[in-house]
Amino acid sequence: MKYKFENNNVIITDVVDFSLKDTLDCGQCFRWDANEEGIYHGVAFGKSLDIFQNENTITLFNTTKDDFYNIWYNYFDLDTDYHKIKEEFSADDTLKKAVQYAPGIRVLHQGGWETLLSFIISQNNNVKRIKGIIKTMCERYGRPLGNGDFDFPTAKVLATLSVDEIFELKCGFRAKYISDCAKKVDSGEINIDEILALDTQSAKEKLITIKGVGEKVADCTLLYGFGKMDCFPKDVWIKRAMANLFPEGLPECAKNNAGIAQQYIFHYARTSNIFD
DNA sequence: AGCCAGGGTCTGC
DNA sequence: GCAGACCATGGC
Repeated sequence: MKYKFENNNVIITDVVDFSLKDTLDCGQCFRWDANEEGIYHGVAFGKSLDIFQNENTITLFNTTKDDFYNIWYNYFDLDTDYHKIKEEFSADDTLKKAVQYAPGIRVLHQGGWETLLSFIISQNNNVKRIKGIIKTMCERYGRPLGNGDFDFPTAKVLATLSVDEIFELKCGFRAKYISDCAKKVDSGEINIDEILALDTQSAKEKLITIKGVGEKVADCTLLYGFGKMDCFPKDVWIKRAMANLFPEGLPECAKNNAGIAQQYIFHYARTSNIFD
């Protein structure tokens, strides 16, 4: 892939192993939406972005070279060689099918705090409503970016809210979990930077001390937020897929990048018709 | 209308 | 350790 910088746009040419649609619509993130023309709009790390893919070209609109290298390059995991990883995965015939179903999926790096809170909201919930709750929360409690967009709210702000105020976001029984999470992060009892430095198992044990965070939410947080590629979140779809497609367990060829394999399997199970 | 959603907690064996 | 009730809400 090659990168060009022109007129506040970043143009990626010779794009390989990257489908914007599959990556942003495969259920790992909740703040991106496409308009009628297929241009995706979203916010991450306090910056909003418009981004569009036309075959082997991806254009990031109205951004800077600095933001590209400081934020988006890592956000879209552009430093990782997915071609090599997919070749390894293809040693298993079933996993190969999942990869070929959506070969352009990449695992995003969304940041620990936002991912943690987002996946607390995700529990026993559907993607549409998860997005709606997060949108309302950002609009009500996030810093305005000046263009109608809002940053993801800080732990400090959410920690000042009562459970009743959080409940008004229509997040239901998760309000008390959001409150506990914000207070633990704000007080420093949970330190996002320290968790990043921990090994996966210790990090998971730390996250699970938050009310409403179990193994699955912790795994999602560590995978999509902290880039821990050895995590393998097991939701209802993955459990279904594993029982049917991989009764012997995850193939050996996927062990080094279990989290990436999980994303291919999840998307394949959820959006193909194999379980109809 | 009724089941389900990228689950977790709490209780009771 | 494992099963089951329960949790709020809205999508389909």
